[in-house]
Amino acid sequence: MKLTAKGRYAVTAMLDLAVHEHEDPISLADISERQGISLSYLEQLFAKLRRNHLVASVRGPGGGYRLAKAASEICVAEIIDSVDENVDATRCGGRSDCQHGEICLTHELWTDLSEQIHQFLSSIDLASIIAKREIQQIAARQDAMCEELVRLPAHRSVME
Amino acid sequence: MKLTAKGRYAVTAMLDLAVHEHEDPISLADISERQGISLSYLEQLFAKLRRNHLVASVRGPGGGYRLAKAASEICVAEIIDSVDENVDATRCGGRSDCQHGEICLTHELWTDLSEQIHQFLSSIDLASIIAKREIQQIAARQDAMCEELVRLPAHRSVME
DNA sequence: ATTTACCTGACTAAATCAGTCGGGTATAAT
DNA sequence: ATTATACCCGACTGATTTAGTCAGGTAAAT
Repeated sequence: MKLTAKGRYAVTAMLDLAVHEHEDPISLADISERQGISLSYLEQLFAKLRRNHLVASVRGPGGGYRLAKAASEICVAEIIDSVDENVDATRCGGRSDCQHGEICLTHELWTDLSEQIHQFLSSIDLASIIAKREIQQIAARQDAMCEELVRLPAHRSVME
Repeated sequence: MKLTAKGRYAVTAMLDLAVHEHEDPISLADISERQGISLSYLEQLFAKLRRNHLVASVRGPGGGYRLAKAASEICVAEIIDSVDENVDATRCGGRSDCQHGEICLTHELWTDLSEQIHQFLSSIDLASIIAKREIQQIAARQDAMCEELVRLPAHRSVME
């Protein structure tokens, strides 16, 4: 498990795909423009996402990518693992052949933690991220409307 | 927030420190040997950990490092942030001056997620990691003892 | 004094990141 | 059939980061 800009790009791109789920296939050119990620770089990322069956491609004009499963079936951990080529690289590969017995105590402590992080990221799917934000936007809109009604005649700065 | 081997080294070293909390100050040489991390590299990491007030140093012979706070007061997120020099680098630094309005939708979606991960790692402190493992070890030992009692006369392979 | 062990900064090979470039191939539209 | 679209693929690259090394400090205990 690794958490870098690479994974962030992948998650962002997948979120873009999820948001536009009910349109025609989404071209990488669209995502590139909307999210400010270079087209060629997106192609690299999507090659990996496709190999891991997170997206499906439609070739030819009007083609592009779609989510391979429902947004609610795709978790963040999957996306990050797909593009990050998870090599794990625990120095004593499972065999725990370190110097003393104690070493593998903290060694395993870390792998436990690592597993926890992974499980956490597995518990977040694309649909719920979007839902959460939509709710926030609705709430924000409602707040704005309430304020509009309650407000005393125009004394507010735009910058506030 | 970034999750790399560097942060893993730092967390492992801090765990080592926490496990030996009630001894004399722990020298980096000890940690180096126990955890298989090079001494000079540990010095780099601990310089940062010290600047962030996670450890305190004792100089001279018999010196070393101690946790600057109780193990229960030190969370994983702190450790990783200390050594990773968190640069954040969101491309439109807060001002959300991206092309269309839609961009900052998924942009903020990601920062939300990032914040969630950070909060999660903030909820895990050194003491609880150690406690968890100790409990597991006790459980494992108890299991082994039970099996010992129930077992039929010697038919088990050592490799099992 | 000497040894221990922290402290600091400069340096480095190797890996990874983020991205480019050039050429494919499948397909829809004309 | 041609052409344009947009996926597909591999090689390449500059910049940065990793994971270290090396050389030389400084504080303190014996």
